[in-house]
Amino acid sequence: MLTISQLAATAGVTVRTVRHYHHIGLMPEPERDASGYRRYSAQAAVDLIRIRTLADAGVPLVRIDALLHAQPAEFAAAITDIDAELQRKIDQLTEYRGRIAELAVGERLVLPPEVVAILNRMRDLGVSEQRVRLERDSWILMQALDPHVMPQRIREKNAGFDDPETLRLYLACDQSVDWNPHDPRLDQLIDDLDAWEIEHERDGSQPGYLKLVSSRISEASPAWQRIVDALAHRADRRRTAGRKRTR
Amino acid sequence: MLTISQLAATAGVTVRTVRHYHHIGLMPEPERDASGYRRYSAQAAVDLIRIRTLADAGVPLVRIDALLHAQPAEFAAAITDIDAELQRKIDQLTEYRGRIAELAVGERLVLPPEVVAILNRMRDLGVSEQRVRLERDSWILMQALDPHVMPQRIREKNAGFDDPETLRLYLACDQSVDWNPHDPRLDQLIDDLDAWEIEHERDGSQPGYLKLVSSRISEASPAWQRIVDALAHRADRRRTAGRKRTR
DNA sequence: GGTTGACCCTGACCCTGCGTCAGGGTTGGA
DNA sequence: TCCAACCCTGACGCAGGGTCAGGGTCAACC
Repeated sequence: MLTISQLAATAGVTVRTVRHYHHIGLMPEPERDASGYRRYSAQAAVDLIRIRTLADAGVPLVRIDALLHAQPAEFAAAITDIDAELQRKIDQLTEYRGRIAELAVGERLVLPPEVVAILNRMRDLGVSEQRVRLERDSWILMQALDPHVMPQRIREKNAGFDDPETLRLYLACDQSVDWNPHDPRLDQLIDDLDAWEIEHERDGSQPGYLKLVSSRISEASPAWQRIVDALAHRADRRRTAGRKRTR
Repeated sequence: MLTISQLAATAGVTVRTVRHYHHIGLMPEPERDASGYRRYSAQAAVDLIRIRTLADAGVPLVRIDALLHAQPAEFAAAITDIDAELQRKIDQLTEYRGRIAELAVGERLVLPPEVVAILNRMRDLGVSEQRVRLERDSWILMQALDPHVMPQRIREKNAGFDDPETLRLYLACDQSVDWNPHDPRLDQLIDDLDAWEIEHERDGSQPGYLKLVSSRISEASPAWQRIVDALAHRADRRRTAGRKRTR
Protein backbone atom coordinates (compact mmCIF):
# COMPACT_ATOMS: atom_id res chain seq x y z
CA MET A 1 0.00 0.00 0.00
CA LEU A 2 1.13 3.51 -0.81
CA THR A 3 0.79 6.86 0.92
CA ILE A 4 -0.28 9.85 -1.12
CA SER A 5 3.25 11.18 -1.44
CA GLN A 6 4.55 7.82 -2.61
CA LEU A 7 1.79 7.60 -5.15
CA ALA A 8 2.50 11.13 -6.33
CA ALA A 9 6.23 10.42 -6.62
CA THR A 10 5.48 7.28 -8.61
CA ALA A 11 3.63 9.29 -11.23
CA GLY A 12 5.88 12.32 -11.00
CA VAL A 13 3.23 14.74 -9.78
CA THR A 14 2.67 16.68 -6.58
CA VAL A 15 0.52 15.58 -3.67
CA ARG A 16 -1.69 18.55 -4.38
CA THR A 17 -2.31 17.27 -7.88
CA VAL A 18 -3.51 13.90 -6.61
CA ARG A 19 -5.89 15.56 -4.19
CA HIS A 20 -7.08 17.82 -6.99
CA TYR A 21 -7.92 14.78 -9.09
CA HIS A 22 -9.94 13.36 -6.19
CA HIS A 23 -11.69 16.68 -5.84
CA ILE A 24 -12.80 16.82 -9.47
CA GLY A 25 -13.69 13.14 -9.47
CA LEU A 26 -11.02 12.07 -11.94
CA MET A 27 -9.69 9.56 -9.42
CA PRO A 28 -11.89 7.91 -6.77
CA GLU A 29 -11.06 8.58 -3.13
CA PRO A 30 -9.21 5.54 -1.73
CA GLU A 31 -9.64 3.83 1.63
CA ARG A 32 -8.37 5.64 4.69
CA ASP A 33 -6.26 4.13 7.47
CA ALA A 34 -7.01 4.50 11.19
CA SER A 35 -5.67 8.04 11.32
CA GLY A 36 -7.49 9.18 8.22
CA TYR A 37 -4.55 8.96 5.81
CA ARG A 38 -5.32 7.92 2.27
CA ARG A 39 -4.02 4.47 1.35
CA TYR A 40 -3.52 3.57 -2.31
CA SER A 41 -3.35 0.26 -4.13
CA ALA A 42 -0.89 -0.38 -6.94
CA GLN A 43 -3.88 -0.11 -9.26
CA ALA A 44 -4.16 3.54 -8.31
CA ALA A 45 -0.56 4.08 -9.42
CA VAL A 46 -1.32 2.59 -12.81
CA ASP A 47 -4.46 4.69 -13.14
CA LEU A 48 -2.64 7.86 -12.19
CA ILE A 49 0.14 7.21 -14.68
CA ARG A 50 -2.38 6.64 -17.45
CA ILE A 51 -4.11 9.89 -16.50
CA ARG A 52 -0.82 11.77 -16.57
CA THR A 53 0.08 10.29 -19.92
CA LEU A 54 -2.98 11.95 -21.38
CA ALA A 55 -2.62 15.14 -19.36
CA ASP A 56 1.02 15.47 -20.43
CA ALA A 57 -0.19 15.31 -24.01
CA GLY A 58 -2.37 18.34 -23.40
CA VAL A 59 -5.68 16.59 -22.94
CA PRO A 60 -7.93 18.71 -20.69
CA LEU A 61 -8.67 16.95 -17.41
CA VAL A 62 -12.42 16.96 -18.02
CA ARG A 63 -11.97 14.82 -21.11
CA ILE A 64 -9.56 12.30 -19.67
CA ASP A 65 -12.07 10.16 -17.83
CA ALA A 66 -14.15 9.54 -20.94
CA LEU A 67 -11.02 8.89 -22.95
CA LEU A 68 -9.76 6.21 -20.58
CA HIS A 69 -12.94 4.21 -21.04
CA ALA A 70 -13.47 4.91 -24.71
CA GLN A 71 -13.54 2.36 -27.48
CA PRO A 72 -10.78 2.73 -30.07
CA ALA A 73 -13.05 4.50 -32.56
CA GLU A 74 -14.31 7.05 -30.04
CA PHE A 75 -10.81 7.40 -28.74
CA ALA A 76 -9.42 8.21 -32.16
CA ALA A 77 -12.19 10.73 -32.78
CA ALA A 78 -11.56 12.45 -29.46
CA ILE A 79 -7.82 12.57 -30.14
CA THR A 80 -8.41 14.17 -33.52
CA ASP A 81 -10.68 16.67 -31.85
CA ILE A 82 -8.16 17.57 -29.16
CA ASP A 83 -5.43 17.86 -31.71
CA ALA A 84 -7.52 20.33 -33.67
CA GLU A 85 -8.04 22.33 -30.51
CA LEU A 86 -4.32 22.43 -29.84
CA GLN A 87 -3.69 23.54 -33.40
CA ARG A 88 -6.23 26.31 -32.96
CA LYS A 89 -4.42 27.56 -29.86
CA ILE A 90 -1.09 27.42 -31.68
CA ASP A 91 -2.54 29.46 -34.53
CA GLN A 92 -3.86 32.01 -32.07
CA LEU A 93 -0.49 32.40 -30.39
CA THR A 94 1.24 32.59 -33.74
CA GLU A 95 -1.05 35.42 -34.72
CA TYR A 96 -0.19 37.15 -31.45
CA ARG A 97 3.47 36.85 -32.31
CA GLY A 98 2.86 38.40 -35.68
CA ARG A 99 1.11 41.37 -34.13
CA ILE A 100 3.67 41.75 -31.40
CA ALA A 101 6.36 41.94 -34.05
CA GLU A 102 4.58 44.91 -35.56
CA LEU A 103 4.48 46.79 -32.30
CA ALA A 104 8.00 48.01 -32.76
CA VAL A 105 8.10 51.32 -30.94
CA GLY A 106 5.95 54.22 -29.74
CA GLU A 107 3.35 55.27 -32.22
CA ARG A 108 3.88 52.24 -34.42
CA LEU A 109 1.92 50.72 -31.55
CA VAL A 110 -1.25 51.27 -33.48
CA LEU A 111 -0.58 53.19 -36.61
CA PRO A 112 0.69 52.41 -40.07
CA PRO A 113 3.99 54.00 -41.14
CA GLU A 114 2.30 56.55 -43.43
CA VAL A 115 0.56 58.02 -40.41
CA VAL A 116 3.71 57.97 -38.35
CA ALA A 117 5.32 59.93 -41.20
CA ILE A 118 2.54 62.50 -41.03
CA LEU A 119 3.03 62.92 -37.29
CA ASN A 120 6.76 63.40 -37.78
CA ARG A 121 6.09 65.93 -40.52
CA MET A 122 3.90 67.85 -38.08
CA ARG A 123 6.71 67.91 -35.55
CA ASP A 124 9.08 69.18 -38.22
CA LEU A 125 6.61 71.96 -39.03
CA GLY A 126 6.78 73.09 -35.41
CA VAL A 127 3.36 71.82 -34.31
CA SER A 128 3.12 71.45 -30.55
CA GLU A 129 3.52 67.99 -29.02
CA GLN A 130 0.05 68.29 -27.49
CA ARG A 131 -1.48 68.84 -30.90
CA VAL A 132 0.55 65.96 -32.34
CA ARG A 133 -0.82 63.66 -29.65
CA LEU A 134 -4.36 64.79 -30.41
CA GLU A 135 -3.73 64.13 -34.07
CA ARG A 136 -2.33 60.71 -33.27
CA ASP A 137 -5.38 59.87 -31.19
CA SER A 138 -7.65 60.98 -34.02
CA TRP A 139 -5.91 58.49 -36.27
CA ILE A 140 -6.26 55.78 -33.64
CA LEU A 141 -9.99 56.36 -33.45
CA MET A 142 -10.26 56.49 -37.23
CA GLN A 143 -8.45 53.22 -37.58
CA ALA A 144 -10.66 51.57 -34.99
CA LEU A 145 -13.97 52.89 -36.24
CA ASP A 146 -13.62 53.63 -39.92
CA PRO A 147 -10.40 52.05 -41.20
CA HIS A 148 -11.34 52.08 -44.89
CA VAL A 149 -11.15 55.89 -45.08
CA MET A 150 -7.56 55.86 -43.84
CA PRO A 151 -5.80 55.97 -47.25
CA GLN A 152 -8.03 58.82 -48.40
CA ARG A 153 -7.41 60.83 -45.22
CA ILE A 154 -3.70 60.22 -45.44
CA ARG A 155 -3.64 61.68 -48.96
CA GLU A 156 -5.76 64.66 -47.93
CA LYS A 157 -3.59 65.37 -44.93
CA ASN A 158 -0.39 65.35 -46.91
CA ALA A 159 -2.00 67.55 -49.58
CA GLY A 160 -3.02 69.96 -46.81
CA PHE A 161 0.54 70.31 -45.62
CA ASP A 162 1.62 70.98 -49.21
CA ASP A 163 -0.90 73.86 -49.49
CA PRO A 164 0.35 77.13 -47.90
CA GLU A 165 -3.08 78.42 -46.85
CA THR A 166 -4.11 75.14 -45.25
CA LEU A 167 -0.77 74.94 -43.50
CA ARG A 168 -1.09 78.52 -42.24
CA LEU A 169 -4.52 77.80 -40.77
CA TYR A 170 -3.30 74.58 -39.24
CA LEU A 171 -0.42 76.30 -37.47
CA ALA A 172 -2.66 79.16 -36.43
CA CYS A 173 -5.03 76.72 -34.79
CA ASP A 174 -2.08 75.18 -33.02
CA GLN A 175 -1.06 78.61 -31.68
CA SER A 176 -4.55 79.34 -30.42
CA VAL A 177 -4.59 76.53 -27.89
CA ASP A 178 -4.04 78.78 -24.88
CA TRP A 179 -5.81 81.88 -26.12
CA ASN A 180 -8.71 83.20 -24.14
CA PRO A 181 -11.98 82.04 -25.76
CA HIS A 182 -12.94 85.69 -26.15
CA ASP A 183 -9.69 86.72 -27.81
CA PRO A 184 -10.66 88.75 -30.92
CA ARG A 185 -8.04 86.90 -32.97
CA LEU A 186 -10.29 83.85 -32.65
CA ASP A 187 -13.07 85.58 -34.61
CA GLN A 188 -10.74 86.12 -37.53
CA LEU A 189 -9.46 82.54 -37.31
CA ILE A 190 -12.99 81.15 -37.26
CA ASP A 191 -13.91 83.20 -40.32
CA ASP A 192 -10.85 81.89 -42.15
CA LEU A 193 -11.54 78.32 -41.16
CA ASP A 194 -15.16 78.58 -42.20
CA ALA A 195 -14.09 79.95 -45.57
CA TRP A 196 -11.63 77.08 -45.87
CA GLU A 197 -14.37 74.55 -45.15
CA ILE A 198 -16.63 76.09 -47.80
CA GLU A 199 -13.85 76.15 -50.34
CA HIS A 200 -12.97 72.53 -49.63
CA GLU A 201 -16.63 71.51 -49.62
CA ARG A 202 -16.60 70.28 -46.09
CA ASP A 203 -20.08 70.57 -44.67
CA GLY A 204 -19.14 70.03 -41.05
CA SER A 205 -21.31 66.94 -40.71
CA GLN A 206 -19.50 64.30 -38.75
CA PRO A 207 -19.72 60.54 -39.13
CA GLY A 208 -19.08 58.40 -36.04
CA TYR A 209 -15.46 58.74 -35.14
CA LEU A 210 -15.25 62.43 -36.10
CA LYS A 211 -17.62 63.27 -33.27
CA LEU A 212 -15.20 61.63 -30.90
CA VAL A 213 -12.34 63.52 -32.51
CA SER A 214 -13.92 66.94 -32.15
CA SER A 215 -15.06 66.00 -28.68
CA ARG A 216 -11.43 65.35 -27.81
CA ILE A 217 -10.36 68.62 -29.36
CA SER A 218 -12.94 70.52 -27.34
CA GLU A 219 -11.79 68.80 -24.18
CA ALA A 220 -8.24 69.98 -24.74
CA SER A 221 -8.69 73.75 -24.76
CA PRO A 222 -11.47 76.33 -24.24
CA ALA A 223 -10.35 78.27 -27.29
CA TRP A 224 -10.55 75.18 -29.44
CA GLN A 225 -13.93 74.39 -27.95
CA ARG A 226 -15.15 77.78 -29.15
CA ILE A 227 -13.74 77.13 -32.62
CA VAL A 228 -15.39 73.74 -32.91
CA ASP A 229 -18.74 75.04 -31.66
CA ALA A 230 -18.69 78.11 -33.91
CA LEU A 231 -17.82 76.14 -37.04
CA ALA A 232 -20.48 73.54 -36.29
CA HIS A 233 -23.02 76.28 -35.77
CA ARG A 234 -22.19 78.02 -39.04
CA ALA A 235 -22.21 74.82 -41.01
CA ASP A 236 -25.56 73.97 -39.50
CA ARG A 237 -26.99 77.34 -40.49
CA ARG A 238 -25.72 76.83 -44.03
CA ARG A 239 -27.45 73.47 -44.27
CA THR A 240 -30.70 74.96 -43.03
CA ALA A 241 -30.47 77.84 -45.51
CA GLY A 242 -29.66 75.38 -48.28
CA ARG A 243 -32.78 73.38 -47.56
CA LYS A 244 -34.91 76.57 -47.60
CA ARG A 245 -33.61 77.57 -50.98
CA THR A 246 -34.11 74.18 -52.57
CA ARG A 247 -37.59 73.75 -51.21
CA MET B 1 -19.84 61.90 -23.51
CA LEU B 2 -20.21 58.15 -23.87
CA THR B 3 -22.05 55.50 -21.90
CA ILE B 4 -20.23 52.32 -21.04
CA SER B 5 -21.84 50.34 -23.84
CA GLN B 6 -20.98 53.01 -26.40
CA LEU B 7 -17.40 53.02 -25.20
CA ALA B 8 -17.27 49.23 -25.36
CA ALA B 9 -18.72 49.18 -28.86
CA THR B 10 -16.17 51.78 -29.97
CA ALA B 11 -13.32 49.51 -28.97
CA GLY B 12 -15.06 46.30 -29.96
CA VAL B 13 -15.21 44.78 -26.50
CA THR B 14 -17.99 43.88 -24.08
CA VAL B 15 -19.29 46.06 -21.28
CA ARG B 16 -18.06 43.43 -18.88
CA THR B 17 -14.54 43.84 -20.22
CA VAL B 18 -14.55 47.57 -19.54
CA ARG B 19 -15.74 47.02 -15.99
CA HIS B 20 -13.09 44.37 -15.57
CA TYR B 21 -10.40 46.86 -16.59
CA HIS B 22 -11.71 49.29 -14.00
CA HIS B 23 -11.67 46.55 -11.41
CA ILE B 24 -8.04 45.64 -11.99
CA GLY B 25 -7.00 49.29 -12.28
CA LEU B 26 -6.02 49.16 -15.93
CA MET B 27 -8.47 52.00 -16.68
CA PRO B 28 -9.43 54.63 -14.10
CA GLU B 29 -13.04 54.81 -13.02
CA PRO B 30 -14.69 57.76 -14.84
CA GLU B 31 -17.11 60.35 -13.48
CA ARG B 32 -20.64 59.20 -12.69
CA ASP B 33 -23.84 60.98 -13.69
CA ALA B 34 -26.71 61.72 -11.33
CA SER B 35 -28.00 58.16 -11.41
CA GLY B 36 -24.61 56.59 -10.92
CA TYR B 37 -23.95 55.68 -14.56
CA ARG B 38 -20.37 55.89 -15.76
CA ARG B 39 -19.70 58.70 -18.25
CA TYR B 40 -16.67 58.50 -20.52
CA SER B 41 -14.66 61.13 -22.38
CA ALA B 42 -13.34 60.58 -25.88
CA GLN B 43 -9.93 60.21 -24.25
CA ALA B 44 -11.19 57.03 -22.60
CA ALA B 45 -12.04 55.61 -26.01
CA VAL B 46 -8.52 56.24 -27.22
CA ASP B 47 -7.04 54.71 -24.10
CA LEU B 48 -9.24 51.63 -24.38
CA ILE B 49 -8.33 51.12 -28.02
CA ARG B 50 -4.64 51.35 -27.20
CA ILE B 51 -5.12 48.80 -24.42
CA ARG B 52 -6.93 46.45 -26.76
CA THR B 53 -4.24 46.80 -29.40
CA LEU B 54 -1.77 45.36 -26.94
CA ALA B 55 -4.19 42.80 -25.51
CA ASP B 56 -5.07 41.60 -29.00
CA ALA B 57 -1.37 40.97 -29.54
CA GLY B 58 -1.33 38.62 -26.57
CA VAL B 59 0.16 40.98 -24.01
CA PRO B 60 -1.03 39.97 -20.53
CA LEU B 61 -3.23 42.66 -18.95
CA VAL B 62 -0.89 43.12 -15.99
CA ARG B 63 1.89 44.23 -18.28
CA ILE B 64 -0.12 46.60 -20.45
CA ASP B 65 -0.15 49.55 -18.09
CA ALA B 66 3.64 49.64 -17.81
CA LEU B 67 3.95 49.18 -21.55
CA LEU B 68 1.71 52.15 -22.34
CA HIS B 69 3.97 54.45 -20.35
CA ALA B 70 7.28 52.87 -21.29
CA GLN B 71 10.13 54.56 -23.10
CA PRO B 72 10.97 53.05 -26.49
CA ALA B 73 13.92 51.05 -25.13
CA GLU B 74 11.94 49.53 -22.26
CA PHE B 75 9.07 48.97 -24.61
CA ALA B 76 11.22 47.05 -27.06
CA ALA B 77 12.69 44.96 -24.25
CA ALA B 78 9.25 44.12 -22.89
CA ILE B 79 8.01 43.19 -26.35
CA THR B 80 10.95 40.86 -26.87
CA ASP B 81 10.23 39.31 -23.52
CA ILE B 82 6.56 38.77 -24.27
CA ASP B 83 7.37 37.36 -27.66
CA ALA B 84 9.70 34.81 -26.04
CA GLU B 85 6.91 33.85 -23.67
CA LEU B 86 4.52 33.34 -26.56
CA GLN B 87 7.09 31.22 -28.34
CA ARG B 88 7.50 29.10 -25.22
CA LYS B 89 3.77 28.45 -25.11
CA ILE B 90 3.75 27.56 -28.78
CA ASP B 91 6.58 25.08 -28.23
CA GLN B 92 4.68 23.54 -25.35
CA LEU B 93 1.56 23.09 -27.41
CA THR B 94 3.56 21.74 -30.32
CA GLU B 95 5.06 19.13 -28.02
CA TYR B 96 1.54 18.26 -26.88
CA ARG B 97 0.57 17.72 -30.49
CA GLY B 98 3.50 15.43 -30.99
CA ARG B 99 2.52 13.32 -28.02
CA ILE B 100 -1.12 13.28 -28.94
CA ALA B 101 -0.19 11.96 -32.35
CA GLU B 102 1.49 9.00 -30.70
CA LEU B 103 -1.59 8.12 -28.71
CA ALA B 104 -3.04 6.24 -31.63
CA VAL B 105 -5.19 3.56 -30.06
CA GLY B 106 -5.68 1.55 -26.87
CA GLU B 107 -2.43 0.27 -25.46
CA ARG B 108 -0.30 2.48 -27.67
CA LEU B 109 -1.60 5.01 -25.18
CA VAL B 110 1.48 4.46 -23.09
CA LEU B 111 3.56 1.66 -24.46
CA PRO B 112 6.10 1.26 -27.24
CA PRO B 113 5.20 -1.06 -30.10
CA GLU B 114 7.53 -3.86 -28.92
CA VAL B 115 5.50 -4.16 -25.74
CA VAL B 116 2.23 -4.04 -27.64
CA ALA B 117 3.62 -6.91 -29.69
CA ILE B 118 4.34 -8.88 -26.52
CA LEU B 119 0.81 -8.32 -25.27
CA ASN B 120 -0.60 -9.50 -28.57
CA ARG B 121 1.65 -12.53 -28.46
CA MET B 122 0.24 -13.35 -25.03
CA ARG B 123 -3.28 -13.15 -26.37
CA ASP B 124 -2.32 -15.47 -29.23
CA LEU B 125 -0.93 -17.92 -26.67
CA GLY B 126 -4.32 -18.02 -24.98
CA VAL B 127 -3.45 -15.96 -21.91
CA SER B 128 -6.54 -14.54 -20.23
CA GLU B 129 -7.46 -10.92 -20.88
CA GLN B 130 -7.22 -10.22 -17.14
CA ARG B 131 -3.63 -11.43 -17.10
CA VAL B 132 -2.85 -9.42 -20.22
CA ARG B 133 -4.13 -6.29 -18.53
CA LEU B 134 -2.01 -7.00 -15.48
CA GLU B 135 0.97 -7.49 -17.73
CA ARG B 136 0.21 -4.24 -19.53
CA ASP B 137 -0.02 -2.38 -16.24
CA SER B 138 3.31 -3.84 -15.18
CA TRP B 139 4.89 -2.40 -18.29
CA ILE B 140 3.22 0.94 -17.62
CA LEU B 141 4.72 1.03 -14.15
CA MET B 142 8.08 -0.08 -15.47
CA GLN B 143 8.10 2.66 -18.07
CA ALA B 144 7.19 5.28 -15.51
CA LEU B 145 9.61 4.20 -12.81
CA ASP B 146 12.50 2.43 -14.45
CA PRO B 147 12.37 3.08 -18.20
CA HIS B 148 15.98 2.17 -18.91
CA VAL B 149 15.41 -1.51 -18.12
CA MET B 150 12.67 -1.72 -20.74
CA PRO B 151 14.77 -3.05 -23.66
CA GLN B 152 16.33 -5.70 -21.42
CA ARG B 153 12.94 -6.84 -20.09
CA ILE B 154 11.48 -6.92 -23.55
CA ARG B 155 14.24 -9.28 -24.69
CA GLU B 156 13.83 -11.47 -21.60
CA LYS B 157 10.10 -11.65 -22.05
CA ASN B 158 10.32 -12.71 -25.65
CA ALA B 159 13.03 -15.24 -24.77
CA GLY B 160 10.70 -16.62 -22.07
CA PHE B 161 7.92 -17.19 -24.57
CA ASP B 162 10.42 -19.00 -26.82
CA ASP B 163 11.37 -21.38 -23.98
CA PRO B 164 8.83 -24.25 -23.52
CA GLU B 165 9.30 -24.65 -19.75
CA THR B 166 8.96 -20.91 -19.07
CA LEU B 167 5.94 -20.77 -21.29
CA ARG B 168 4.36 -23.77 -19.54
CA LEU B 169 4.83 -22.13 -16.13
CA TYR B 170 3.47 -18.85 -17.43
CA LEU B 171 0.32 -20.46 -18.73
CA ALA B 172 -0.03 -22.56 -15.58
CA CYS B 173 0.08 -19.40 -13.48
CA ASP B 174 -2.58 -17.93 -15.71
CA GLN B 175 -4.80 -20.97 -15.14
CA SER B 176 -4.39 -20.77 -11.38
CA VAL B 177 -6.10 -17.43 -11.02
CA ASP B 178 -9.34 -18.80 -9.64
CA TRP B 179 -7.97 -21.80 -7.80
CA ASN B 180 -8.58 -22.05 -4.10
CA PRO B 181 -5.44 -20.86 -2.24
CA HIS B 182 -5.27 -24.31 -0.61
CA ASP B 183 -5.52 -26.23 -3.85
CA PRO B 184 -2.72 -28.86 -3.77
CA ARG B 185 -1.86 -28.09 -7.39
CA LEU B 186 -0.56 -24.75 -6.13
CA ASP B 187 2.13 -26.48 -4.07
CA GLN B 188 3.50 -28.15 -7.17
CA LEU B 189 3.31 -24.91 -9.14
CA ILE B 190 5.15 -23.01 -6.42
CA ASP B 191 7.88 -25.67 -6.38
CA ASP B 192 8.26 -25.40 -10.14
CA LEU B 193 8.34 -21.62 -10.08
CA ASP B 194 10.89 -21.60 -7.28
CA ALA B 195 13.08 -23.98 -9.24
CA TRP B 196 12.71 -21.73 -12.27
CA GLU B 197 13.79 -18.69 -10.28
CA ILE B 198 16.87 -20.53 -9.00
CA GLU B 199 17.76 -21.70 -12.45
CA HIS B 200 17.38 -18.22 -13.89
CA GLU B 201 19.26 -16.68 -10.97
CA ARG B 202 16.40 -14.54 -9.87
CA ASP B 203 16.75 -13.89 -6.17
CA GLY B 204 13.28 -12.54 -5.60
CA SER B 205 14.54 -9.14 -4.43
CA GLN B 206 12.46 -6.41 -5.93
CA PRO B 207 13.50 -2.91 -6.97
CA GLY B 208 10.89 -0.15 -6.81
CA TYR B 209 8.34 -0.82 -9.43
CA LEU B 210 8.47 -4.61 -9.05
CA LYS B 211 6.99 -4.27 -5.58
CA LEU B 212 4.08 -2.44 -7.12
CA VAL B 213 3.79 -5.14 -9.76
CA SER B 214 3.64 -8.03 -7.33
CA SER B 215 1.36 -5.99 -5.13
CA ARG B 216 -1.02 -5.71 -8.06
CA ILE B 217 -0.77 -9.41 -8.78
CA SER B 218 -1.59 -10.23 -5.18
CA GLU B 219 -4.59 -7.92 -5.30
CA ALA B 220 -5.97 -9.75 -8.30
CA SER B 221 -6.41 -13.27 -6.91
CA PRO B 222 -6.01 -15.10 -3.58
CA ALA B 223 -4.23 -17.99 -5.31
CA TRP B 224 -1.73 -15.60 -6.87
CA GLN B 225 -1.29 -13.92 -3.54
CA ARG B 226 -0.27 -17.25 -2.10
CA ILE B 227 2.20 -17.85 -4.92
CA VAL B 228 3.80 -14.41 -4.50
CA ASP B 229 4.05 -14.80 -0.73
CA ALA B 230 5.45 -18.34 -0.89
CA LEU B 231 8.11 -17.44 -3.46
CA ALA B 232 9.16 -14.35 -1.55
CA HIS B 233 9.40 -16.42 1.63
CA ARG B 234 11.56 -19.09 0.01
CA ALA B 235 13.83 -16.57 -1.65
CA ASP B 236 14.22 -14.84 1.68
CA ARG B 237 15.19 -18.12 3.38
CA ARG B 238 17.71 -18.79 0.67
CA ARG B 239 19.32 -15.40 1.18
CA THR B 240 19.52 -15.97 4.95
CA ALA B 241 21.04 -19.41 4.47
CA GLY B 242 23.49 -17.98 1.97
CA ARG B 243 24.70 -15.41 4.46
CA LYS B 244 25.13 -18.11 7.14
CA ARG B 245 27.29 -20.24 4.87
CA THR B 246 29.49 -17.38 3.79
CA ARG B 247 29.98 -16.04 7.30
C1' DG C 1 9.10 9.61 27.28
C1' DG C 2 10.05 13.90 24.99
C1' DT C 3 11.52 16.16 20.96
C1' DT C 4 12.24 16.75 16.12
C1' DG C 5 11.40 16.55 11.30
C1' DA C 6 8.83 14.65 7.82
C1' DC C 7 4.39 13.35 6.70
C1' DC C 8 -0.69 13.72 6.56
C1' DC C 9 -5.40 16.17 6.85
C1' DT C 10 -9.09 19.91 5.44
C1' DG C 11 -10.30 24.37 3.94
C1' DA C 12 -9.60 28.40 1.58
C1' DC C 13 -7.65 31.96 -1.32
C1' DC C 14 -4.64 33.00 -5.58
C1' DC C 15 -3.60 33.21 -10.62
C1' DT C 16 -6.08 34.81 -16.15
C1' DG C 17 -9.67 37.17 -18.53
C1' DC C 18 -13.47 37.68 -18.59
C1' DG C 19 -18.84 35.09 -19.10
C1' DT C 20 -22.84 34.74 -16.84
C1' DC C 21 -26.19 34.87 -13.51
C1' DA C 22 -28.95 37.34 -9.68
C1' DG C 23 -31.39 41.10 -8.17
C1' DG C 24 -32.10 45.25 -8.51
C1' DG C 25 -32.61 50.79 -10.49
C1' DT C 26 -32.98 54.25 -14.81
C1' DT C 27 -34.21 56.01 -19.23
C1' DG C 28 -36.63 56.97 -23.35
C1' DG C 29 -40.08 56.08 -26.62
C1' DA C 30 -44.93 54.31 -27.83
C1' DT D 1 -48.25 53.86 -18.03
C1' DC D 2 -45.72 50.29 -19.72
C1' DC D 3 -41.93 47.99 -21.87
C1' DA D 4 -37.45 47.25 -23.73
C1' DA D 5 -33.07 48.39 -23.28
C1' DC D 6 -29.91 50.25 -20.56
C1' DC D 7 -27.20 50.69 -16.12
C1' DC D 8 -25.49 49.18 -11.33
C1' DT D 9 -22.98 45.90 -7.72
C1' DG D 10 -21.67 41.44 -6.23
C1' DA D 11 -20.52 36.85 -6.78
C1' DC D 12 -19.51 32.32 -8.84
C1' DG D 13 -17.37 29.73 -12.64
C1' DC D 14 -13.66 27.99 -15.92
C1' DA D 15 -8.17 24.94 -15.73
C1' DG D 16 -4.79 23.23 -13.14
C1' DG D 17 -3.12 23.37 -9.64
C1' DG D 18 0.28 26.70 -5.95
C1' DT D 19 0.45 28.17 -1.55
C1' DC D 20 -0.68 29.30 2.97
C1' DA D 21 -3.05 28.34 7.60
C1' DG D 22 -3.83 25.54 11.30
C1' DG D 23 -3.84 21.56 12.81
C1' DG D 24 -2.86 15.87 13.69
C1' DT D 25 0.53 11.61 13.10
C1' DC D 26 4.52 8.80 12.69
C1' DA D 27 9.23 7.21 13.25
C1' DA D 28 13.53 7.77 15.04
C1' DC D 29 16.75 9.44 18.18
C1' DC D 30 18.18 11.06 22.82
